[in-house]
Amino acid sequence: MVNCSLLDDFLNDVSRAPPELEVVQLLRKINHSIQVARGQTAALGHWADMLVYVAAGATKLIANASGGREQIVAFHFKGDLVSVPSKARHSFELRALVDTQLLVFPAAEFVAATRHAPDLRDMLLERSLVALHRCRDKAVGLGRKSAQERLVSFLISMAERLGQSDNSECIIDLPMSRRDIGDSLGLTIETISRQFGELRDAGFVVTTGRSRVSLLNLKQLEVRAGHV
Amino acid sequence: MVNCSLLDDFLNDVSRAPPELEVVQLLRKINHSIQVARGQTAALGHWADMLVYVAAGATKLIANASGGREQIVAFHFKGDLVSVPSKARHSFELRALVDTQLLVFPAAEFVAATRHAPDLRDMLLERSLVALHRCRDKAVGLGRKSAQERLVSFLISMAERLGQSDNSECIIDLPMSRRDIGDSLGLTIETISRQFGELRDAGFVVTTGRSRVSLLNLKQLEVRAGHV
DNA sequence: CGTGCCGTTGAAGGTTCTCAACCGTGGTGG
DNA sequence: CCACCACGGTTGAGAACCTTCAACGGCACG
Repeated sequence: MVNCSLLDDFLNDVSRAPPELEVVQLLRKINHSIQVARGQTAALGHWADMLVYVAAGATKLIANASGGREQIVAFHFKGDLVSVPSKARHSFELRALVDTQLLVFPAAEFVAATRHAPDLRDMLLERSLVALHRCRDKAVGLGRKSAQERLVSFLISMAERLGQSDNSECIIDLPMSRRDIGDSLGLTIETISRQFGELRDAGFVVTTGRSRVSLLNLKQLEVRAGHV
Repeated sequence: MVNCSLLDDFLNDVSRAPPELEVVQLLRKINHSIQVARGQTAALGHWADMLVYVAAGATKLIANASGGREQIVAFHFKGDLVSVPSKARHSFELRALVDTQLLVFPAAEFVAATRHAPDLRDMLLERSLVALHRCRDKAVGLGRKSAQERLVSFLISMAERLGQSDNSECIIDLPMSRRDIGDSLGLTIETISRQFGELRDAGFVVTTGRSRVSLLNLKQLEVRAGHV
């Protein structure tokens, strides 16, 4: 059964020691996996908070404000765990950047099931805190930084998460469009494009095609990002 | 011993059933309480992530970007639990809005100590997720909302957390200055002041002295806040 | 080879910031 | 009791940065 092997993969990935059989059986009952095509919103249902594991692919977590404005709250890649709230000040949806495989748990039941599985609880807490810290960094950028600083911050962050570092140079294949970057940084696509242009002219990055970006001078970029 | 009673208060507040004696003794070893005067930064040390319980008073969590820019990431009031990272893209400090009593734990040791205290773990996880959801809402505001929407969002949020609802009217005594509000919303004090003016002229709020704000029309304010 | 989407570039406009002056309140000391 | 001072808040004018609107370019796909 496909479901089972996905759950096993999940447990293998997030937990050192495999949890007790009882816990695994509980998780087997409450999880379900879904395949989401590029650009589609994952049908998670809005009746409860969900915990979603990105088994393969990449996603964006979108918050909808009034007037059709969309703010991307976070990007997630293979191996990430996403907490998707159902009831909040803004409505959230999880959309796939590429064809994506998700493993979905109702959050409350996941927490209940892992009540006596300390390793899984540790993992969940740790990842929640990582998400919190990332979100705080994002808030700093959105609140206090210029367009260029935001873009550089974003690129450095993506480089850390999915870049291939070739000593001084770092190559990233961005799975998201300029619009996504703009929606994540609180800017328009035009501004993103112009800032890419300036960074190119200044010799800090090279862009190849639509998705490939090379960061040439990470040291100096850190400064341009306004990181302390 | 003052320390002990504070820890007891903390445990009483955050956990239904009191945890096992063994856990309490561990927590007693690793916690320490500090008094922070209005406007002062809590001396938490920067060697490790900290978990801070606000036993009395109110605080702001500040992120420092380059160039002396400060972004307030969150406000916390009596009974709140704050996660203060030591190593992050931006340096953080916790400053008291009024004279404040804090209970401080090194985060890693707190997590270790509560490994087999599910109630405390539940509490910690739940509060971390609340902080994450609040931070996401903040990110939406910072990224996609006008000055007025941000201020209204802020006021509604404060009303929920420390307002006294007198049926249709809601009175808030804000413990923070206009500068703090600005630093929280990614705006300047002047903009905050002007937006308060507009809300006053439009008949949505009444301001009394420096700190008191009355929200008159919560229904319509929700709309003005751009929530969903 | 056409079509459509995504990205780039340019010019005009708007919201917020910056700089500056002023006001009101609360606290202090004469 | 009042004058004074310091601080926080208010108000105004001009500038800056980003957005909006518009046209164009180019790569991928049918």
